[in-house]
Amino acid sequence: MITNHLLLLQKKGFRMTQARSSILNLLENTDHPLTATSIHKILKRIGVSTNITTIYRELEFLLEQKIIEKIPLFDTELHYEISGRTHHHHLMCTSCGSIQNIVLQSEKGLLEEMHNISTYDIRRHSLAFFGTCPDCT
Amino acid sequence: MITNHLLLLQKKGFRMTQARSSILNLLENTDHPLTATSIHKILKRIGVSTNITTIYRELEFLLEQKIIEKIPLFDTELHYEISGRTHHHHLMCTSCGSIQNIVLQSEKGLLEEMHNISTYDIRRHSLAFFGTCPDCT
DNA sequence: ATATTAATGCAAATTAGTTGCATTATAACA
DNA sequence: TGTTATAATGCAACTAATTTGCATTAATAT
Repeated sequence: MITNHLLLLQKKGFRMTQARSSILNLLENTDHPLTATSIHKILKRIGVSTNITTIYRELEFLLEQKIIEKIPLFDTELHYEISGRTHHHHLMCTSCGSIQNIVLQSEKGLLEEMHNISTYDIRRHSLAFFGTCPDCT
Repeated sequence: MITNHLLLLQKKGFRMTQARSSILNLLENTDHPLTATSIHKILKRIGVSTNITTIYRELEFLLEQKIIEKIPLFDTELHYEISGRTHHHHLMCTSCGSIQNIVLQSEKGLLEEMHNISTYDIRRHSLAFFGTCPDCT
């Protein structure tokens, strides 16, 4: 499938390759952040044999292009997700590791307060909740 | 220096060692989260030569004892800080990597909303802001 | 078709974190 | 004050995550 992101990249002079399109496709059709190794495994399972190095390089490239975002969570591995979706946060089960997206209505005040008290040029934030999911309780 | 945490551990039957007391002391007197390697470097600099393995093991132990907390931030390395301080969040400069603590008044509504919409047993959350600090602008 | 160079694969290196095992040292107690 | 039990340590080797160099392949413009 050829997505808007892919067309945009092509317009900028970058190439449309199997690795690029399948990684993009996977991230676009997954509703929670993925790690490099999980992307690697999923692609292998569906018959796209891509080297793990390529995945790391592609993720770095997509980050630079601001097509994806880095999500710091509780473990050592970094997670990635498509940017530009409805603004949301994450809820992670510390028992099974599953991650869910959450949309919160009431964060406006928090961000305002933050911008008032800080002299930093704040570009983004990450908010994650940790607990046990119903299945693991 | 012998701290309350150390005395509490002694009361529980754990020993007071140089590694334990210096790691605890460092975390207690630092106002931002530290990584295992940064702890290692700082201790070396002040003349406490502790093996990095010991630091990892001690951090794991202090986590189990709920004396410290794990802070997921933007980079690959995990950060740790003393628990039980005034509830706060973090502001990280993506240019120089410095981290600052932030106390926000207006997060109550957010947490209430979160507990209302979720069926998870939520134990903690982490909120971090990322941007450029005045020095790096 | 061909040329340019972006993208890839492989191997090797680096960095973060973990594990096994023998040794050391803290603290309890005879 | 010694003796003892075992918590804590150090070292080496290991695993997992990520990065780098370099030669090769392949996407696109001409």
